[in-house]
Amino acid sequence: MVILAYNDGQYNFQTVERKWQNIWEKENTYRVPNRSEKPNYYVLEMFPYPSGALHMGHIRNYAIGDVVARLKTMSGYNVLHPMGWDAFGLPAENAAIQRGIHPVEWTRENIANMRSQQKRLGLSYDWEREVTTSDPEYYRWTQWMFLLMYNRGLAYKKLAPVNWCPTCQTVLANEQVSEGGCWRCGTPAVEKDLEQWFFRTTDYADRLLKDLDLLDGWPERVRTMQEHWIGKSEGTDVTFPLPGYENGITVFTTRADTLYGVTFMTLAPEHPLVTKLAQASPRKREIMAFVDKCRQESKIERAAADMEKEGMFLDSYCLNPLNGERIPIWVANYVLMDYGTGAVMGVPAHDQRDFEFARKYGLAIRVVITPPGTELQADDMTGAYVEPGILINSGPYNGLTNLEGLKRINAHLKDQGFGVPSVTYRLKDWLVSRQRYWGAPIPIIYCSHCGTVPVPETDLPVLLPEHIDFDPSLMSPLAHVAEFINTTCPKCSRPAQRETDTMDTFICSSWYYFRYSDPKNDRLPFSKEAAAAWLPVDQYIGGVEHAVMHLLYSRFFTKVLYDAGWVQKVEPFTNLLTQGMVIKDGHKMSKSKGNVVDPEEIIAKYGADTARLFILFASPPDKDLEWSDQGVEGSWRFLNRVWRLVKGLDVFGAIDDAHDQLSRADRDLRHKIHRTIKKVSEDVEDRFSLNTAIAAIMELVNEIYRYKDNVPSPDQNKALLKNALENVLLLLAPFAPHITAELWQQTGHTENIHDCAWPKWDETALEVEELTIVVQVNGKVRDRLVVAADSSSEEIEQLALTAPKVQPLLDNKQVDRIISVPGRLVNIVVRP
RNA sequence: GCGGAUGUGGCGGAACUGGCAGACGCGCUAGACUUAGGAUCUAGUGGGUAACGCCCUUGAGGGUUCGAGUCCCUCCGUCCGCACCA
Repeated sequence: MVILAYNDGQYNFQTVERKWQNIWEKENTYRVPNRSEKPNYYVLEMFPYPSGALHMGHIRNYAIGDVVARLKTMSGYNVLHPMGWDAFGLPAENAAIQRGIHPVEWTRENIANMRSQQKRLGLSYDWEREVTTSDPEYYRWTQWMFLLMYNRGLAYKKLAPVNWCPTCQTVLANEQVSEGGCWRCGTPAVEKDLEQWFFRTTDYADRLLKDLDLLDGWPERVRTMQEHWIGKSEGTDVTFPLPGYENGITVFTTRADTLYGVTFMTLAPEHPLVTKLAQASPRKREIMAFVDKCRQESKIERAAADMEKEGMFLDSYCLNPLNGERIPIWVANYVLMDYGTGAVMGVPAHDQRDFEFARKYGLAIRVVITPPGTELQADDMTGAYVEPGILINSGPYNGLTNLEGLKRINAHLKDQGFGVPSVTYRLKDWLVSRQRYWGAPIPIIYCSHCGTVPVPETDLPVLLPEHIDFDPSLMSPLAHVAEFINTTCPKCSRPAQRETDTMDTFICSSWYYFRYSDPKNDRLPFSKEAAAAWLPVDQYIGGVEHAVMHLLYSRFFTKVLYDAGWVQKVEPFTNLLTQGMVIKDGHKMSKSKGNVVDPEEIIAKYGADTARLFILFASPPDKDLEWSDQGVEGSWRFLNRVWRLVKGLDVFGAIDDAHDQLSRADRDLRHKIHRTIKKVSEDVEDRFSLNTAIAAIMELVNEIYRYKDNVPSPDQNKALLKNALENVLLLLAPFAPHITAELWQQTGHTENIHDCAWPKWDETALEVEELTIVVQVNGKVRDRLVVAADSSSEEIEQLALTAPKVQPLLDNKQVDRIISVPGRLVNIVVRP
């Protein structure tokens, strides 16, 4: 606080901010009813994981959301702006393991600290709606959601090879693994078979894809990412007969037109036929050793780009369904069991991967599509030919375009019973089981008589046991708590065992935005009326890192709840803003890089208003933001400039104003006021351009200073100045809520500034008396003309042609034509 | 490899529909006030040049146009996402 010792003229943000935060807290200013006479508006920032303290990314997220919330409130909406905690998850459990703190305690302390930080930011949350996902009153309904999925046939259990992180001792979904390692700790993932609960997201794949069209309030790039993630692919399931096996081998292909070019078949190492076929091979031992080797590499490693393609011949053959040709069957590491059918037909001439594989193992390459006019020779090829062309070596289909061939071959396959149209998605079912303590227990009971029995709704929540052994070597902590496991069957009352897996935390965050509409409901997750009053979220704001998983899962939940009749809309978030990262010295802020700026320090030194203002001013919200300590200083100076301006002008008392006519300076200032209102309103509401909105307010402040300094005191229009200052404060209020509230009160206003109406601009004040017209000759600016606003194009052109700086350039030249853009420029096009 | 961004002064960025490039802020320079300045105010600040003139300038090169940071083509750099998807 060195600065304050020097600067007696500066405003005391500590006092001001504390004062207003206390008032807002005491008066419950931001509590919002579900219904009022105003229209509802729901703005939501992605709720945080309570890691311990807020970082700059949080501040940015909340600052943006708070501007929207406050602006919408001033614009006459009943605004829901809630906050809560995504409180289940690994770090709490790791803290328990490493430091012996119980997750309940650790989470409670972190939330208390972060909530107090949020309060010191002056965010307009309705704290009465706060939710915490690790609270039994919340996870009770998360369990209810699981039962909803279960009862609708959308939750099921299967044995599946999963990514296993040896460090976290947990299963990782494919999408939770980055660069071959666990997304949390980086440990290389290995493969392991476990019985797991899944949600049938693939049942909704088509709707998740199609309804992206409804999301025109989302960034294009997020929709594209989801589209690629879902990865719809339309093709054919083609069955290759396999002597001795009734069902043959089925492959999924989008390229049935290349069927005559199949020279080998490849199976994934996990494919059930591999073991069977290997039994018949003299090299059985070798083959099984190869399969084992493949299975030890995790799926992630096998999917790596530079993975060497490897395979082995299985000493078996299947038959091409079109011509009965014998096709050798291989097992290959590049075929994935969980995409398509786990078997791929090898067409080396027209698929690059197959081409590489065939060249490596000396398999035949047969061209069946050739560019028109030439005939492609297999021996000359250096890569697969994947372009369209004309079918050759394809029996009755020779000479057709491959597209026409595709249609006819598909029809033929269908007739003969060898092929059915098929759609395959890249999207997988959602693995929701976690072998962890700190999550919502899956509400399932296993009874030796009744089998798998869901916990009755009336018995929810299934509570986490408090006393727990966090020995990290225990795969699943709950599996060691007898009083948790042992229960009675809800159906037959015999002794039975509970499921010991807990739920993926993405489930908790897939429905929290519904809970905010009715957070205290102890009979339902939320009432239909409350949800209908608020949902969908009008404006959702969060990091682009959630572009796929969280947003896709939330969309899935919303659709299921819609199908079950709980909600009226099929999409949860009407408008989405994905904010950019906060960068320092060119890199993302991270502890490992040592470039972290602690928000706590900034708020302590400059206050919340300055911190918020800088972070919003430094960059457009959807772009990355380069942190600058000096930039913060600039925002601090600006707020002080506003403070001094308002305090220094005595215009708020009884106004005895003799100015019944506006001077030129008055009219210019009035014009600037209304232009600023228009610009700020449009920048914020139409295009989220918060940085330019703040710049416009700064310009207005500069203009008021100029007026004050340049117009002699007796000539100053006090009513106008008062109006100017009031508008500055109103426009600035959503960005810097404390200082504006204080100045508003200090200038004699009794109403809270945040309850005032957002200012409206007056179109007549936007009209100008004079315009500056640029004069160009051959596209180069040569002069500027100040003309009356109502001048005609002809008048302006005449003035331009005779302008002193222009005329010499027209000597000995012929004027070809003159282009006039009204209100902007005149371009005189000349020839020598 | 595929997909998506993105490239503008010393720095963050502005220019919304093809019409004055560099708004606003930071930094810097000079001055004022001052015991002092890390406060405040004034003036200046893209580059070149003796020039209030003139020329150049939005990653590079071409093109369309009266006019291009903005549209089209080719290339280069940076960042992000996904990746054997049959």
